[in-house]
Amino acid sequence: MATIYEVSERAGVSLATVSRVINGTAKVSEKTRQRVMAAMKALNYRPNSAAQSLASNCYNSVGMLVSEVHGPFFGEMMSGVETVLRAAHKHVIIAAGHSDEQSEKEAIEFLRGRSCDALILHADAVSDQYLIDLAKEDDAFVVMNRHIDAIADQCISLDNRHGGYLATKALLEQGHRKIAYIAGPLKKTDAKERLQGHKKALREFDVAFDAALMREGDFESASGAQAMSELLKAGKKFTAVVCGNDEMACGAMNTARDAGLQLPEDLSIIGFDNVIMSRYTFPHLSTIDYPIGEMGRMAAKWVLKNIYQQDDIDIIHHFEPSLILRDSVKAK
Amino acid sequence: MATIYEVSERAGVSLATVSRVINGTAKVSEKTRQRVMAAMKALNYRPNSAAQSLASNCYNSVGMLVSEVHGPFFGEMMSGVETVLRAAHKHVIIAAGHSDEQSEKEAIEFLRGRSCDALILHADAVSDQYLIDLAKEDDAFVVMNRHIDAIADQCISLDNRHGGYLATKALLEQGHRKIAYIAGPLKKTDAKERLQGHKKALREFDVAFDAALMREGDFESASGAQAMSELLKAGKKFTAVVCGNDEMACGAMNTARDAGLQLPEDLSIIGFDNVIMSRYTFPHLSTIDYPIGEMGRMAAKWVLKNIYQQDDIDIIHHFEPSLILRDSVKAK
DNA sequence: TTGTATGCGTTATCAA
DNA sequence: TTGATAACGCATACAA
Repeated sequence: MATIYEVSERAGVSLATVSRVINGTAKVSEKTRQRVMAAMKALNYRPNSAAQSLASNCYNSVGMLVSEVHGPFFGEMMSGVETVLRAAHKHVIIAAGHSDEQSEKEAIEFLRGRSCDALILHADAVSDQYLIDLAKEDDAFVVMNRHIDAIADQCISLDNRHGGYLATKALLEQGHRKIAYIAGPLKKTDAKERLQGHKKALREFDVAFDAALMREGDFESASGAQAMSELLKAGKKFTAVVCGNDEMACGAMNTARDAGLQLPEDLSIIGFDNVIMSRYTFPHLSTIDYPIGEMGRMAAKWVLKNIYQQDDIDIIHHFEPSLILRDSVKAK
Repeated sequence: MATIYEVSERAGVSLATVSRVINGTAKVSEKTRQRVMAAMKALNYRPNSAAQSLASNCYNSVGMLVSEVHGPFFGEMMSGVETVLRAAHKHVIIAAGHSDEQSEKEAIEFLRGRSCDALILHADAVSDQYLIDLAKEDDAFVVMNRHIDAIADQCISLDNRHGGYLATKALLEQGHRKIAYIAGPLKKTDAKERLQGHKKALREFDVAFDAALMREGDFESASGAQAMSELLKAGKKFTAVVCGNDEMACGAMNTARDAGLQLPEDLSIIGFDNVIMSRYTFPHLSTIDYPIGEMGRMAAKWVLKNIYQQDDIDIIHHFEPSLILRDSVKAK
């Protein structure tokens, strides 16, 4: 592999000049610029990124932690991040935390070890304090789907509580009173907040929360199916069910139908996230829109602005959920 | 940030010795090893990865090209790759090619520019020749979902043609004769091969391929919905439809039902890929299993074996599709 | 506008 | 088992 030194020799200039044309850091006469370009092309020269990083202390790469690499939610988020960052010629390194505290910490250390210039973290198992402490050591990171007061500038979040509220309220407004709830894993902040919103809506309509009508899943389809199966078996009547996310809602719908229920006649259902699939279920799933793709793009912009000094960027830290009413909810 | 030099000073040894305990490349007495470890801990030392890479010419990172970062198929693939590679302490850098030739080439160059040690490529727009030429320059890459004879050792593929054959055969065996086909984008090899398999099955059952019953989509749900809509509007009768992948099948089912058809009574449908969602559609989608997660893990192992010299690994280059019969197919 | 010289933090080759 | 010392390939302050 050709080095910058060989290029300089062939072009008959110093290696500093070659570096200048590569980086455009200083004026170079058009004539020598051409000569250098020609030499680079002739030698099929590519800068050695390790040497660049070492000399400049800039890695041009950003680490991204997600709970899981698969799944529609994280797919949209990663896609948003990748799009913005690659347009800016920054590399995106991915790691999964699997919603386990130890695993998340390891993943974060793994990413930091690679000397990423910045981190985009969708961490749902580590404590607020851990992230606050991390920020004291090195604050080159942005947190997704989570608001932490002490590092509010580094957070891009959505009001999950309000989303949960909207979902249940939609059901209540359609006359439902016996409403089951299939929660996400309650060790996760967002799942907890969505449940809080659910309870708030119930209170507003003077409906008592019934723990017997609640089950906890893990945000994946299978757990939604399992939860619905349990709910049905328990025999306690309910006319609607709120799910912690769309994937569990799909699983739940599936089980309900296999059990012979007509949807939405016998049971109304609402999800959360508005993942692409929710448009194609039967019946079409009502849900809460979570603009995760846009938030991923925003996180990438945060990095561009705060780490790579692209000042002409406005950052939105807070996004709002909104109700998407489709066919899976029917008036009681 | 502390350097190896500061560590060596504090531990009272040379920097070479520190490097040895970091990498375990040579014998170091237990006593000095302890001293060095203590010094590293005290200084909160982390090796500078750029310096390591520069000196060792090893980056510990692997580039991964996918068509899109979102989507269930690529999610499973990326997840498989990430799992294996991170366990081996290798970083994975993602890039999307968007199934566009120019864009894919750019993405590959982008990844190469980062001096990844190896590349895992799901490229569906560049030509075979491009990849063959690339291999001549630098063969540290493995190709997914594509078999190219000239670089067969670098390919991990699935017999898409056979998969397409199995799908249509399943329908034919159930007595269907008027079978529509919603293809993936035919510029992609896999979409083309699946269609070939479809035609082969038709021939075997002496059924003529009817171009009027075919539409081309782009592998995303919306295009399946659109294609079904066109097919229905065209008015030509068909009792079953084969879809190029599960996502388009979901879109197609959706449209068919919205048009008043009973599934699977009025129309049988089969997809391809066996993505998670296919288990949760209504009716449950029959499909062709594509073990993409396993293939992603295998690609990662290929890299471990061929690039990082982990010799005790067996590589499987060829995977077989298999029929998954669920409820969306009914005998005619 | 261009060149010189130094440093970036490691690994690896020799000696000792 | 340990220590000097020379790469590794580039960016950049300083000179010219």
